[in-house]
Amino acid sequence: MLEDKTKIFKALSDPNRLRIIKALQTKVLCVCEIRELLQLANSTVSQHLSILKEEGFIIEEKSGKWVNYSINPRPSDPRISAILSTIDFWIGDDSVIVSDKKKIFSLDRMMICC
Amino acid sequence: MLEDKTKIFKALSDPNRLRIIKALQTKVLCVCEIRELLQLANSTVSQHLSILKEEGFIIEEKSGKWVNYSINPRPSDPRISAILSTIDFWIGDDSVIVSDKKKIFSLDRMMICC
DNA sequence: AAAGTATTTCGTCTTTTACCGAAATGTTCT
DNA sequence: AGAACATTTCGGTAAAAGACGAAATACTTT
Repeated sequence: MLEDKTKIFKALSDPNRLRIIKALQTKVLCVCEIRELLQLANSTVSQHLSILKEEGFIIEEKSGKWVNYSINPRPSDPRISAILSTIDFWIGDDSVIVSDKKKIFSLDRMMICC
Repeated sequence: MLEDKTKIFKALSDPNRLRIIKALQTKVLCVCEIRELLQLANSTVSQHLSILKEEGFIIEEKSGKWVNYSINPRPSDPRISAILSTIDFWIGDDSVIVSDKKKIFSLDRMMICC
């Protein structure tokens, strides 16, 4: 189905999801760290993550009470690999991405998650 | 703005727009030929075309009472060039695309357009 | 100038998407 | 087992997207 082929583009059509991909290329993060970065509700972040996971961009790994999200190191779909390795070409050096990158290093899940 | 960077993906997020791009890679077409191919209302096709034109995927050339649409031969945005030259990688050989390709050659704007 | 045809614009409707807060789930720690 | 915390799922809302038909526009031809 052609409709299915559009899913990869739909996943990339949201600025917050692009920020998540770029953030995870910098560092493995849990949901609440991403929530802190994007300033969205927890449930909204979770929803974005499930879309990115469904498409194969990212993977999750449970670790205690946290769920760590990271870039999928071996996507089965070559289109996903292609996007992940050329993401900067597609989104350029956006100012939001740059400031996100700085902020990521100051995130401390012990402090953030109540 | 990061939001602007997503526009290219939004444009590619609709199956009908992907069909239009592939169709125009086969042949220059006018609005009513595309309407016939996609079986959509004229106004809907026009809307899709304006989105693709806005993003730089296609160009229009008025020719008498017709408006011919074709693939932009020299996109200013390298991302558009990249997509256009690798479109098959992204959407594969979908059955709809294949049948579209056959149908395109039988389209006759003189017959179609009342 | 008027009629005819191709296309675009406009108003409206329906579906989808992004978001939130609350409730439910799963895990850890006491 | 129960409290505490991270995350997901659920229900609902507002905005965006895709569709249509009718009206407006643009160009040709008579």
